[in-house]
This record gives sequence, C-alpha cells and structure tokens, in this order.
Amino acid sequence: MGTSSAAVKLPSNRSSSGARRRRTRCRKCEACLRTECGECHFCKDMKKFGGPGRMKQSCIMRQCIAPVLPHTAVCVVCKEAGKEDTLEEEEDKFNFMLMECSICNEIVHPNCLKVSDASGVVNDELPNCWECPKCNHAGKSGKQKRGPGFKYASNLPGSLLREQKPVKEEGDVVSSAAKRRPDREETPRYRPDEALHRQPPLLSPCNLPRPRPEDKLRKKRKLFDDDEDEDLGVRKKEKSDDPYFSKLLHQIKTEEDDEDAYEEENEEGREPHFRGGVERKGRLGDAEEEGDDKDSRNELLNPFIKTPVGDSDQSHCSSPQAGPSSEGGSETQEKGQRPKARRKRRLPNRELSRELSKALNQEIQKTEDCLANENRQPLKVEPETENEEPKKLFRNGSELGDQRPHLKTKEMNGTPWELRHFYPSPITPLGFNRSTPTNRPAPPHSPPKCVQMERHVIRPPPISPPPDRLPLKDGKTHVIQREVWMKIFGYLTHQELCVCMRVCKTWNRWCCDKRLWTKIDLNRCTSITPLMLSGIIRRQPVSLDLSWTNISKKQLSWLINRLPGLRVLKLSGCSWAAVSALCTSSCPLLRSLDVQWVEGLKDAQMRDLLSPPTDNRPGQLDNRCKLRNVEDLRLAGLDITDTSLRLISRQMPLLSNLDLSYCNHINDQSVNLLTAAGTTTRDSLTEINLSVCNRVTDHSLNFFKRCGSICQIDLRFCKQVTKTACERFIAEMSVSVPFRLKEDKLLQKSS
DNA sequence: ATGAACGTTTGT
DNA sequence: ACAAACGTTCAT
Repeated sequence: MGTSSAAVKLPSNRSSSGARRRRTRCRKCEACLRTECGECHFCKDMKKFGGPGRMKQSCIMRQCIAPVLPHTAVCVVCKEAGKEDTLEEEEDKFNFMLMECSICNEIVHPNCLKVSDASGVVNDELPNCWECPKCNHAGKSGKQKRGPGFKYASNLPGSLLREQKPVKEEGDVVSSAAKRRPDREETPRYRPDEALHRQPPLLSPCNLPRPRPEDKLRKKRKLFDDDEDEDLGVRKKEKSDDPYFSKLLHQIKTEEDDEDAYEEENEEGREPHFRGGVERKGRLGDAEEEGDDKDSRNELLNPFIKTPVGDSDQSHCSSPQAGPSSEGGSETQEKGQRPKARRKRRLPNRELSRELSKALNQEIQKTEDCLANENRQPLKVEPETENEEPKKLFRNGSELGDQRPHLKTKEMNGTPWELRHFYPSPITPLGFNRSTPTNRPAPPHSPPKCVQMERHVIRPPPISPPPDRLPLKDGKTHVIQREVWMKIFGYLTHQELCVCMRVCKTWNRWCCDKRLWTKIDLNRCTSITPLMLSGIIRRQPVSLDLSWTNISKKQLSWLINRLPGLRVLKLSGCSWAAVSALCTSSCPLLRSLDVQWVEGLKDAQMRDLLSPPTDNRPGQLDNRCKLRNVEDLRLAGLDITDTSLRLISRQMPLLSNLDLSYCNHINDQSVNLLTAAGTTTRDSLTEINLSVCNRVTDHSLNFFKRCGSICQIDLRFCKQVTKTACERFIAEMSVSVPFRLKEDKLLQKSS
C-alpha cells in the first residue's frame, strides 16, 4: 500500500483539509474481538448470513471503539511510519507516534514539527488524533467535521452520533438565547400519578390518569441536541493563545498505557452520576457542586491526596485530550483563577457520609505514595477548567452572559463533560420520587448539546483484568485484596461509587465492576446524554430503568444493541418513538419489560413489538418473537385491546407476570383469550394485574379458574367486579388451590 | 433526516 | 487477488 500512496488520495494535499485518512479497526478493543452477531442489519446484509452484501458495513457489535490509522500512514515530514513501538518512555512514544490533525488532516510525528513551543491538543478519544500545533496556534476552530475515522457516524443505525451542523452554530448562538427557551421542552410532560406506575393500584382509582394529550407535544430531544448550548453562544470555538497555557498543553502526553486510557474515560467528572440512594439536592447538579462540592470534596479526599488525586485525575481522565479543555484552561487563567483551584470535579454526591470520607482518607493516605507516583505525569490544566465551566454553563443557561461562553468550546472539542449532568435535576432517591407526583424533577435546563459527539468513544472495559491489590509506591501492594474492597464497595450507593472512582485508577476500575452496577436506575432522569449512555455500556447492567426519560429511539436502540446481558428494561412513560427501538433491535434475553404509559403504544405498535423481525431473509429465519422470553410484562395505562392480548398469548410462552392495570379496553373477552385452551399463558401466568380495568367483570374470575399457576389476581378498583364474586372464586378454588382476599378484590394464593 | 448503496481503501 | 469495511453519496 505504501505504493498506493497515489491511490490514497490526499497525499500531499491533505494538509489543506483534504480528505482524511481512512481509519481501520484497532483489533484490540472489545468490539474488535467480538464475533459477528449475525442479527444486526449489517450482518444480515452480509453474504455469509444470506444477505445481498450491498451494505458492506461491519457488524454493529463489532464497530471498533478506537479506530487507528492504517499501517500505511506515514509522517508528512519524514515520510516514516509511527515509531512509538521502539520506545520506552511515554514521552518519547508520543513524540514518535503518528498524530493526525483533526483540523488539517496532516499526519506527523510530533517530533518532526519544528515549532518548538507549539502545543498540540490531543484528542484522547481517538487514537493518534490531535489538533496539531499549527492549527491550534492559528486558532483554527475545531473540526466541525466528524472526527477522523470516527465510525459511529451518521450512517450507522446504531450510531449516537450526529452530523454536525457547521454553519448554523455561530448564528444560532446569539439569536437563539431568547427564542429558544420557549420551544425547549421545559415542562415535564404530564404524567399520571406516580403511584400508578408499576405499583399495584393505588389509592384513588377514580381518576384514571391519562397522560396523553400534551404528551404528544412533548418534543423528543435529539440525541445530541442541546439547544442550550447554542443559547449560551458558545458554539464557536476559540482557541487559546495564552502562551502559558500552550506551554502546558505542550506537555500533554498520551496515557501511560491503554488501561489508563480506558480508565480515565471515566467517571470522575464525566462519569454519569448514577442514581444511588442518596438524595441529591442541587438543582442542576453542577450548580451546587461548584461551591460546596469542592469543599466537601476536599474534605473527603483531601489533604494528602488532594494533589495526587488532582493529578491523577487529570492524567486519567483527560489525559491527552488537552484540546477542549485547554480552552477552558486558559479561560480560567485569564479569569484569575489561581492554580490552587486544582480542579473541582463535580461530585456526584456531596452527601457522602463522614464515615466514608474517613475511610477513604485513611485508605487514600496509605496509598497516597503510590498514587502520587503514578500521577506524576505532566500536569495538564484542562481538566480543571474543564470541569468548571460546564457548571457555569449549565447552571444558568441564560445568565451565562458574563460567564465566558467561549468555554463552551471545550465540549465542542469532544470533552464529554456532559457527563456531569447525569443527575440533571433534583431527583430524589428512587423510592421517593415515585411517590411524589407533584414535584417532578425540574426539567433539565437543557441537555448538553453535544456537537462533538462524533468523538465520543465508548470505551470497553480494559482488557487486562483489574489488579488484585492496590499498588503502593514502594512497589508493594496494599494488604487488602480487591474482593474485600468489592464487598465494601457493595455497600455504597452509586453516587458514592462514582466518587470512589475518582480516587485512583485502581479504584476506578474496581468500582466499575459489573457486580456493583447490576441495576442502573435513571428513572426520570430527564436528560439522557451520550456520556450517560456510554457509562451504562461500560457497566453492563442487568437491569436498566429509563422510565420517564426522553430517551430517543436512536439512543435506546444503540443501548440495546450493546447490552447483551440486559434482562430487565423499564421504559414506562417513554414515547412510542423511543420504545419502537425494540422493534428493530433484538434482545432475546429480556425477561422483564415495562412499557407502561408509553404514549402512542396501541395495538398496532404492540404488533410491531411482538412480531418477528420483518426482514427475515431466507437462510436466517428467526420467526420467533423478539420478546419471546419475557416473563414480566407491564402494560399499564395502554390503549390496547384483545388484538394485543391475542398476540401476547401466542408470542410469550413464558409470560408469568402481566400488568394490565388502567387498560380501559381490557374486558372479559381479553381475559378469556389469555386463559383459553391451547395458549401458553394459561399455564404460565402467575400474577395478573387488572386493577382499574373498568370493563372487566365478575365473569373474568371464571376464566382464571383454568389457569394452572395463577397466584395473584388483582382486580382492585374494577367497578364491575364484586367482592361477592371474589369470595365465590375463593370458595370454589379452595378444593385445589387456597386463595384469600389480601385486600378488597385482590386475590392471592395463600400457601 | 435517515437509511441504503457503493466506490475505494485496507489488510491478508 | 480477495474479503472487509470506511466514509461519501444517493434515495426516500
């Protein structure tokens, strides 16, 4: 191929924003190591799977997470390939590896550049990618283009990425501030009383909550839209010319090792703040953190580690990515923010208990040395700022005026700071917010716009197993083993875990252990950001609650395709548009699906959900229902009729628990269908919830007598069901199965 | 705006 | 030479 340089268009010319060098898979990431799923669109297109082979795309599950420059790439200056492999020192490695500029596309060895004091801005999200010193210095703006070779691009069904709208931005910026507000979806859509959801009936059966009408108005946010950003007027990237800053940037180096790279991705500032059990107060998370957090954090992680942590964080988390951050950095400086302000990360949960903080401190102290050691990497300033700005930006969307909008730039560069908004609003602890229908979380000011998404990389967990013990400075390791730590971590809330993840690399990895994140709850988290999504992927939960979020179809589809182990999925209150992602993605392992109160989900949609993939090609017929393994199905509040029930009874042989409460169209005939001879549901059903189904009458009880496994029948608040009938049912069943009335019209097997 | 198609590049 | 698949263009 070297020969092909001619064929490879853009040899000499490339510097002037010619075509980018195509990238190729790294072959090391988790995705690359996978085998083709055989089920996604692209697989089905492949000849080997019986398709026509026209699409020529790689399996969705195998899309490389960190595409690299092809081996044929050479330095535009010395014409040689990357030489990092021949070197030991990290610093050297960086200088001798090929770096592709995302702005001018030039590929060079940093070492081959003359500009001595120049600084490049490394994109840590994509290997061998930076904004070269020339461009950086020239103040060229970050690529509006997609990051080099970034595959999760527009034509990818599963992609999270959106093409950017280059021109628009600047204009938008200013003008939009005022005008945007209105159309922004600030008002949470109306939702039925929380009690309605999922929990068995409530208290006031009378008013059937029907969340519909205005829901329709609800506008789904685009994946990466963030109007607010535009509002902030920060669209335009401004380069930092601050010499001091540049200097710092110059020191950027790549991670010490791949692992770090991965880890850093992480959590600290950017990590999604998964809901833990702790109450969160601030409005827009960021806000409060600004002040308090910083303090609390200092208290927590403090004295000793302060520095180490800071450094470490930087090295980890923003590692080479100076880019975006850099801007921020300079900003801060200009603003007179002294170095002392190491960098405040947004604390996921400032409520960390004293105990925990103490423990942390102790532990940290012990490992301090080692940390300090490994953190001794060149200091990067960005991170600090990086974390700061966003807050401001967010916090006051509009007042932002005086807040140096340029900071914004940063995100544009791909620093996924939006992560910080994992807890966009004052969400109360899980258990609580459910029961407090009135105060729903304040609408997020607006989701961070992620113009930069293209560069958002979903990193797989590091390939090497996490260390078994904390490394100490003296080369020894800490006495406590990982598994012991894991037990301790097991007691922490997710928010607390996020804090721990910022302590050091090792903790970062430990705390990301799947076992600690089997259930991720984003219920009512109104703004689902790409980074949250990647955070989810990284943790591979078994159970995921996205209820009442405005997740989009694309996001959901993307998620599902990457959560092969997902068993429980809660989507109540989401739009059908989003839920329809289930039609095209397959999740054969799903055991529990909650689609209560999904707007627009009626018979026709149910059919789409349950029907086998439409594009079956000869050769790979999977005529089975995509949700064939669902055992627990929640359909409360849907306008479905017998048509759907017929499908369900045929397609879900394992269905055990069915929630049809608040389904106004459900009647005796529906129950008849479910329990008819020859259906599998007849024997598989153990619990059924028909509460507040006003068309169900006493007659239905007779049908339930044929169910061999039924244990609970909830008919509470069914106007046409009488207590007498229930008692009769109990009496008649007593011969074979003893039932009792647990509550009025709530029949339960007594065993 | 989204998804399909396809020319071309890349690795073997 | 061939299979894989990147990234642009076309079609809807």
